[in-house]
Amino acid sequence: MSQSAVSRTFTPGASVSEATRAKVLEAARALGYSPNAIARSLITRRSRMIGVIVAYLDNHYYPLLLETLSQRLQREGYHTLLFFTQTGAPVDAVLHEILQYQVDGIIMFSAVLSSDLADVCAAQGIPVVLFNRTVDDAAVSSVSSDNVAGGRLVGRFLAAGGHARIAYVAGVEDSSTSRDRERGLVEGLAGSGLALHARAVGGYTLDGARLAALSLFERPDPPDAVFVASDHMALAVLDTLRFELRLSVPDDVSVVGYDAIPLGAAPSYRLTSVRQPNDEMVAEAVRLILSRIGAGGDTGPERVALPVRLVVRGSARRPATDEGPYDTE
Amino acid sequence: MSQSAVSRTFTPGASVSEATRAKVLEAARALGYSPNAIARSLITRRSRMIGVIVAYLDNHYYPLLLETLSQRLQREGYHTLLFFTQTGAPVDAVLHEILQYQVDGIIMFSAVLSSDLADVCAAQGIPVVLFNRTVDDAAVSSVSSDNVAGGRLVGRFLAAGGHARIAYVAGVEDSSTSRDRERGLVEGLAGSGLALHARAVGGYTLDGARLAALSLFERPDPPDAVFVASDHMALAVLDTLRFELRLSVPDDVSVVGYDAIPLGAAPSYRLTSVRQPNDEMVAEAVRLILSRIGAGGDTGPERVALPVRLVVRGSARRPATDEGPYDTE
DNA sequence: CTGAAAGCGCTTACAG
DNA sequence: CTGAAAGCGCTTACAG
Repeated sequence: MSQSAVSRTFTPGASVSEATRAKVLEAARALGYSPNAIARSLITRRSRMIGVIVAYLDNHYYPLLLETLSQRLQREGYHTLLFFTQTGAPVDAVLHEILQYQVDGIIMFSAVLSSDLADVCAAQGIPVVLFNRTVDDAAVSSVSSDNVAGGRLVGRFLAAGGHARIAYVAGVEDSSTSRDRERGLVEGLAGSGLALHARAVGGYTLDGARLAALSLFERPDPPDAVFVASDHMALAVLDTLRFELRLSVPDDVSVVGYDAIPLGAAPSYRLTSVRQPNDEMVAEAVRLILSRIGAGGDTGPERVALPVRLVVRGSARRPATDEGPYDTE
Repeated sequence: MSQSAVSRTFTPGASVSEATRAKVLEAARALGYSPNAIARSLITRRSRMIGVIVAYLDNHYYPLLLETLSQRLQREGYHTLLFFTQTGAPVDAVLHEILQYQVDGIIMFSAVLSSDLADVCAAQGIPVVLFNRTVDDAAVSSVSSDNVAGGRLVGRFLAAGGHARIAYVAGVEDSSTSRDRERGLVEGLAGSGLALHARAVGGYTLDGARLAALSLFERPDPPDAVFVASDHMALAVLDTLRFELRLSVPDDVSVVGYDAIPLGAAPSYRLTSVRQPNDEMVAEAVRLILSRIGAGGDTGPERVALPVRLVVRGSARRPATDEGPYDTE
């Protein structure tokens, strides 16, 4: 049997007769042979690896998404080469390592890409998709939820619930996600003639969120509702309010988060939150990256923002008349 | 400049003069050149990729470990090729894909490897290290905590705390981790003349844990303490006891978990738990895999079991006299 | 359908 | 220190 015959039996759709195919397979089994994907990558110039860069894996929102993404990719015949970014650190170093491995594309989970780096990827024809984050200046594709609409939903919900002093706990100031959610909140409040009462920055960490909550409530006119940029932080805010500040939730103060992580549904928290369509977002990210790989980089950037729903649980006082579109759990 | 010159400037420790080295670097910068790791892998027969297989990423214990592992690997010049296993599903399919990518080694997070598969890896000279799990029959290296000692610690602690009816919520029956923790518990209780009062299986899931708790407490003689095989499940058990069964913790019943996940420290839970030395465990896993890669597979399997500490918080009634070695938080 | 040959981008003896 | 040459394990026109 020739090398070509072997190659063809392992290439779906190649022209081999059943006879040689069977012979090759038989020999492969006997010898424990399986094709070398590295050598294949070299000649096809397709590694079938996607570089995935993740920040904030301690945020419970991401692990499941990463798993979904990885499995979806695998189903499409792609594999995940995983990298972590220190929160806020530049992705430069990591990006160059990824590029050396000839990944076919890059998906970034809530990590930021400078436009320089975006250019590097573009020059190499490597498509990049941002997940749960967008960039204004660079021509990069992204998929996120409609964060402004989500914030607006919360603003309207809290206003309708009769809250008067509504505060926001931001994630990181330069995070598009946090900014958009805040902008939506402000817009939602404006519809009822309210302005944002106070704000603090939680930096997407538990400790940061605790400190942010503390700072919000040491003012003479503390908030009667807090919208927190992520559930991860909202859990810490909730605990701080209840156990450190001895406040009653939602009687003294309402708390609303974003992401609808499974733990928010736990009886201990019952967190009202904005739910992103996680599976659809992952599916979109995969679709975007694969279509761009196929097109060889000549497809323009595309920004996908999927609709969200408000999940109403017990951590926030509810409007007298529910006017939806809310999901009550 | 020759191809060799270029290769040598990018090979640390190769013999190039400063002059040519500078010239190559300059040209590389101008052309945007960087070495092709795939081609290098083919010739050196070292991909510098480690296949990492993860099960149970929804258990909050794992994401941080995965991050630590990946970063440690990266610092050593290795990269993480990530794969997920459906809980309980065979790793077969996934393993063959990993092998095709010519990974230099495989680390499995709480996933089980059949001895057949272990043989396949051994035959190809690919070292495998199991993390947070061990296998009896196969000659595979593993790193875990001393789960028996951990269980024993809990058994003694609960017995000393005056509990009389102590139950265990297992993870998955064939998980070495769960089995060892249970065995330790039984031994620890035996020291005080107690036997295990009841047991149920939680399957390492939130829902499974809830059901397990419910089943334990519908008996006529419900437990006065529950040791749960993982914090992930313990959180669900705690919530079920408090909010569904209206029990007071720790007055009516004590709960102890294992893993000491960050969230267990939250004021809402204050979970007493067994803490594994996470960073050391990761460091050991990396050490094991790298040493085996270097040795070309002729090093025998090694099993590392690191010592644990009991972290005492509010979810379990404490002995009148603390006799350590406990950490009180 | 099948095989021989070229070539993907590297590293590494080898000779100078 | 340096370059020419061979070769890692594949895929893919090309000719038959």
